[in-house]
Amino acid sequence: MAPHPSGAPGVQVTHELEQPFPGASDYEVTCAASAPPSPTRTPRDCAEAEGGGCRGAPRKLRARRGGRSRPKSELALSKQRRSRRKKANDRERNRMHNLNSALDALRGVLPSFPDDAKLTKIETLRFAHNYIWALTQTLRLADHSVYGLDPPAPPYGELGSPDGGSAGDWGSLYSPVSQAGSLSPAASLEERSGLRVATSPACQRPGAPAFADFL
DNA sequence: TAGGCCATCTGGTCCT
DNA sequence: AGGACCAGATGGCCTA
Repeated sequence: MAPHPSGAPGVQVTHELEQPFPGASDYEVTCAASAPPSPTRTPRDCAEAEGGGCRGAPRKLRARRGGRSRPKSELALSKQRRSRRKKANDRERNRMHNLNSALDALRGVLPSFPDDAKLTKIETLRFAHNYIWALTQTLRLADHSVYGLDPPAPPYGELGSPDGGSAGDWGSLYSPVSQAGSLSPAASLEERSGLRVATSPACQRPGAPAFADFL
């Protein structure tokens, strides 16, 4: 797919590439060090506390600060707004470029699909999800065969499928996600191209079915 | 032509 | 004040 590999017309790609991992820029580091990812963001409890804020900023102080600012003409305000918007757009564009670089890095470590188009974003994420799950199962099975004993019941969420299912043998190695049908990138690829998914050597072990067989 | 995917813009919200 | 993040809107490109 990839209608326009380098983006829409007029797009200047300014993000830094050629890094070991594109996500390792200062940008991401600072992001990781600061706020937790959005899912844990607090709901907008304070939305109604506009202006005064809910983090202890004294209203008096804010009012005083506000009063100190110099009144600006409509023209100057409009100019400033435009300038701010433009800068915000640049940042947003750069942010999305970084996100895409990280996605590309993720594509790079996933088994490749010869002759087929680049995975879409959603396919990449879903494939990575299933791939990690499958690798986990492989490790588990390897342990199983080496020690020849039943592994202890895994703690919740450790060895079961990412979606909560549990799998104990190859017969059950189909990720529930894959079984659901619509979420398997391999399946979608086969649908798209009729290709049988190629399997990376690193994904196989002697006597074990190829990942493609259960992805 | 419809639908999918994508890049970009934009305004809102939260955080520093 | 300004940056980061997010989600909705919009328009372009491509394919079936």
